[in-house]
Amino acid sequence: MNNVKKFSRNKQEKINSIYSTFYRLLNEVGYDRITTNSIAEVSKISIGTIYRYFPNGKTSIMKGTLEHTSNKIFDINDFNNMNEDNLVEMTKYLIQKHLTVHRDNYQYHLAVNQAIMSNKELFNDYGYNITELFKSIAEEIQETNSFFKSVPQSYLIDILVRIFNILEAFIHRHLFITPIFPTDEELIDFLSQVLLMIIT
Amino acid sequence: MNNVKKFSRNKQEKINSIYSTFYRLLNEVGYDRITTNSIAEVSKISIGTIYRYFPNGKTSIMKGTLEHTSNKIFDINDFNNMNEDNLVEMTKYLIQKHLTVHRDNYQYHLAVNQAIMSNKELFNDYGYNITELFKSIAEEIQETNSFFKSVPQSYLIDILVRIFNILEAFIHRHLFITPIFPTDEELIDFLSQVLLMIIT
Amino acid sequence: MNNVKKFSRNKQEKINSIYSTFYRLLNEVGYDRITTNSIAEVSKISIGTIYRYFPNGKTSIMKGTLEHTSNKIFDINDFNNMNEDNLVEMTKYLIQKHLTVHRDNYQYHLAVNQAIMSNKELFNDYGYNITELFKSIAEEIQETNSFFKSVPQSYLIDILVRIFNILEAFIHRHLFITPIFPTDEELIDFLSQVLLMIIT
Amino acid sequence: MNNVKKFSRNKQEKINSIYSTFYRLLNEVGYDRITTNSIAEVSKISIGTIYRYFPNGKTSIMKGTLEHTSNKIFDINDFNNMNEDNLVEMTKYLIQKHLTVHRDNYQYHLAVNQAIMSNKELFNDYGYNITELFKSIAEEIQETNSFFKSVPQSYLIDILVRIFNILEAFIHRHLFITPIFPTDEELIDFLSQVLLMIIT
DNA sequence: TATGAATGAGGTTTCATTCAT
DNA sequence: TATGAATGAAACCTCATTCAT
Repeated sequence: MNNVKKFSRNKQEKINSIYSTFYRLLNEVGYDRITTNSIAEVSKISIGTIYRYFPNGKTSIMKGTLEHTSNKIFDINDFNNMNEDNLVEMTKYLIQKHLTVHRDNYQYHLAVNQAIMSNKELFNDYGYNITELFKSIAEEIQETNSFFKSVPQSYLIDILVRIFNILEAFIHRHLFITPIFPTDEELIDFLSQVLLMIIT
Repeated sequence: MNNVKKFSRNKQEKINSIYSTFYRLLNEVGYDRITTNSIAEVSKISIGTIYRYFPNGKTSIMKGTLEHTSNKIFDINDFNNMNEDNLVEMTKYLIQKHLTVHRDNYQYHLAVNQAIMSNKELFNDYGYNITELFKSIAEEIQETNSFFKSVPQSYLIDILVRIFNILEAFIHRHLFITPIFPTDEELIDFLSQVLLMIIT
Repeated sequence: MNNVKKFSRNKQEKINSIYSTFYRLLNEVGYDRITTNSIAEVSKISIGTIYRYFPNGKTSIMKGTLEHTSNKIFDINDFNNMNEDNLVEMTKYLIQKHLTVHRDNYQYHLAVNQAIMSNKELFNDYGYNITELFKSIAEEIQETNSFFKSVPQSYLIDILVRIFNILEAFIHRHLFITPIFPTDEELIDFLSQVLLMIIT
Repeated sequence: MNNVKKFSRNKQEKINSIYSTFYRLLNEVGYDRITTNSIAEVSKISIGTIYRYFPNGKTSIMKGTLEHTSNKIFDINDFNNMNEDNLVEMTKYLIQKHLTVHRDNYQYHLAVNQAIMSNKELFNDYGYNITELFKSIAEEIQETNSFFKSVPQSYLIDILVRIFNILEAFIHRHLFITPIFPTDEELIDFLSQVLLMIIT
């Protein structure tokens, strides 16, 4: 009766376990030092199983991780209360949150960049994944927040994607390469101006 | 003519040859696929010698390369003719040039980012190197162009560094991660607005 | 209708399906690249089932295949019309057919050789299988063709086996190792002389 | 003074040691069960060194072995005393020797066949190597034995190659697949007739 | 000081086989 | 009986680094 379910559950459990081990190792040792063997060892899942679900090892897991976790970055709730009057505050809030998320998952976000930069397949997928993500966000916020209803959906998607990319561009360099501003406040002030330039 | 000098010259020749081979291989195969052995093979310098001058192999060479070649990116001449009236044009010109240089040396600039992101030592040096570079640039352009004389040097340095970082942030994401604007024109227009925001 | 029969039929169907998948894969990818898992995948029969019927996996299947398909090589009809007057023509016809069959099933015949050469058990069985095959052929053609009635059966079997072995020896080297003659005609001419030498 | 020589000697020693270990393992465990690691282990040479000299591991070593040892099979001296009067005896002697050599190095000759049959590169090289070998043999025996002077060299080469191939074809099947004749005498008698058929 | 042969740890990946369901 | 998820030993190969010359 529950054979299928049990198989299915075990399978999904394994996959989830691989993902969470990978994520954990990302933050512990960084992308470069993760090996397929170490994932197997830490997750207590055999190498064979890992390769069954992720035929290209580390790269496949990273790829799956990108698809799985990209939607954690932006939150639909962030857009629900947005309107003309609180645009600046909300923008600053978004930037601040972005910054915090990146700091809290420093190694993960660093790894995403490293992986994309050294792997063509991931590079090609990345842009597509982002667009898909903001498509669904755009659809939803147009339904729930009248503020976004006035603009065409395709335009809204473009704007969201661009905002996301600009935030990432700045914050990645600021955190991963070299600080661009001495304080968070200055960075946020500056970025909010840039984003408002985009929006209006 | 005497032995010391001779050896000394050979030494510098070897080091330069290692650098240029490394740079060449960067653009040919990318950072990841460069091996210490391949540098030896291509440069016709033995592995032993490479390790003598660069005790940490590839990483040391990358570090040296960063110090050596960072001054190729910005050109003092670009600032010589700058004045209040041509600020917008000059800014756009600078951005366009930045974009071209990155495209022409795609693998090199990609590698710089990869290396900094995966190596703490390089990461720590990088910010310092940039500041040093723009210190010397600031000094020189304040001497040769009256347009820059009115501002305090430390402020000028800060501005230059910030401009550089913003350009790099955008262009790196645009080229190495995912395109932010559909055309160069749009990117340049946008970036010039951002930079003018900084300057004024 | 009763369970036993049903299962039994399913069993035989499964076994046949395994054989035909194996044969198909032999010609598609060659013996070396066949894996037990790939047979399962292509035949849609689970690995567990394959191991139930073929406890040593690939080797067992190859062994079974040798017993099953060896009788496809020689055809009783080929001997039915043979007589003293058409001996040369019939011999040449046989050689030509042998050559064609090997070319059409190149990978299969190659695999048979590879398997026998690397597996003692198959090696030991092979000679026995051939003798058994030609025993039954000898019996039948002595009944249906008076041309073969004059010789003792055991002698006829020996001759047939020898002819078969000589054909295989030549054609295998010619096809699998290195060409012995530049054209098929020369090979056939030569081989027909050799075979007639045996017969008479 | 002897730096070069010493390096060269060590290098050659390593290569020879790899070859002899490979040859030894061929006869001990057979081609299939040889692994690059086992060669390293037995020869006490590191895997790295093996891959330095044989970039494709096992295949490269087999390839080198084929080129190195193919000239051990036929001996120029065998042809020196050959003339019209002793043709039959000499032919039988050659066959007998061939048989003995194959029996004495059973696993090696088996492995050669296995390797050629499972590797396209070796397959392609093999024919060429044989022709080259008999080119040099033909040249030499035409100089030293007047019996061979009357025929054109290209024809002589063809005949020698063909004789070699026919011998190999028979003897390989006889030894590696299934016996074609019950006794050596019968095999030799038969083969000598076949070869004389070729020669005359 | 310069060479480059040699090393071997450590990474990736495959596949025969087992076993829980 | 049938399934196919899971295993892990064992193969492959690379490359940073050492060290004898």
